[in-house]
Amino acid sequence: MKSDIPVTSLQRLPVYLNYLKSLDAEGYISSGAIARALGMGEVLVRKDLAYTSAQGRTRVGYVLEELISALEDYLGCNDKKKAVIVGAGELGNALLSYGGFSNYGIELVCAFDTDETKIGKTIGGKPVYSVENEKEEIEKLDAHLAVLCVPAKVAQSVADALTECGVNKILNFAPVLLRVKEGVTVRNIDVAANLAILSSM
Amino acid sequence: MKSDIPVTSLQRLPVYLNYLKSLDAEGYISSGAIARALGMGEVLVRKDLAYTSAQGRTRVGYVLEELISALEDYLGCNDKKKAVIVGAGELGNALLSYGGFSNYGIELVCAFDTDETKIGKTIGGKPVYSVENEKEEIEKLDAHLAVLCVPAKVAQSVADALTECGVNKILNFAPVLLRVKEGVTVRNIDVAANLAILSSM
DNA sequence: TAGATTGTTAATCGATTAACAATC
DNA sequence: TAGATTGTTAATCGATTAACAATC
Repeated sequence: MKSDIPVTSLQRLPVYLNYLKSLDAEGYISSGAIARALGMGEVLVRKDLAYTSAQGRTRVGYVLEELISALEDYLGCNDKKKAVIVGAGELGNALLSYGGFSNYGIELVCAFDTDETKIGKTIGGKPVYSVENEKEEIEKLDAHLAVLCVPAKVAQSVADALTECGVNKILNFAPVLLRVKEGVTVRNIDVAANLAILSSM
Repeated sequence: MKSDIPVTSLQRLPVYLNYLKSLDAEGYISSGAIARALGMGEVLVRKDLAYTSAQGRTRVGYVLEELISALEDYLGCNDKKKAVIVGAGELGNALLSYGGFSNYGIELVCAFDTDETKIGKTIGGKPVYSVENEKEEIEKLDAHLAVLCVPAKVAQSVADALTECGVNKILNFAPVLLRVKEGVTVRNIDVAANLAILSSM
């Protein structure tokens, strides 16, 4: 959607947003102050913020409240987006119970699993459905976001099924590189690999 | 440790490793074949692999087995490293039960929490200790890796305590930018932010 | 006014890609 | 030999940083 912004910049926007919200203050804040607090260059901060609708005032900086709004707007925190979880194992469980997605306008609406003992239950207030109803439910919900919390072996076939249902953004926790058709975006989070990378840094 | 390799390259090494292992084959593989499978440039693949001890044979490529070993060596999959989890909530739980860390030579040895009802229990075969024993246990274990699964509000103070115990690598799941002293490395995984980034891509 | 800050244009730096010699 | 592939050197591309004019 926002094809103009470098991914590196986009990735920093939530960092700014978290920091600014954590200040819990009012008034002005300068790019220099943000840069010092986050340990980065101030021009980079201004460049990043310039992708949003934020406008600084010369001599004083940005109005904190406006800046937060601009970041939230840009990141789509104000549009309601539905996401589904596939795989109601430990990780899926943890995500279903986590409240932080609402900050970004994302609602995890339900989960899908193959395990009979889980189907029909509720986790974190969200229903767990059978994968057999996946297509039906996703189309009914008109959800385009999915979080993959399934074992690596089945991740590709689950991803294929999801894209068939109209899902075009997949957050994948399985340690496999998914092949998806044109127009579908995948973002990977491999926790074990992250820990290994950290450990060899 | 490996200060010579660009972080971008380092981050791709686990991707190669996962792919090569998934082939479950023997014999030779060329950088071109890897590149095609993963959708990247073949020169980039060779450059990345060159940071490891891997050596290709002209005309045929790399010996699959050797290449896997070289990647594993470079990523330290063969040295045993101990990691602790702080925060035995849903997420900490999920990680304790996940087996994938052993592929990288990382062993999650225990968790710490403040919740009396969790302390003394075992999750995924790993004991949950009181944070009061944190220093004692971590020093006894000589662990230098920690995974932070605590709420954002306490993340900074928990990180401070950890570095006091000799932890110098922290994988942080809390949506806050941690300030740590020189010599300590932090890697952040903000799942909600990742989903928001994906959704605005 | 003097000083602080933004936003933009130019310079630098680093990572990716292209070109190609070396090898078997 | 001809052809395929590596590894390296040079060129390109993109992101970060530096410089600076504009503004209040």
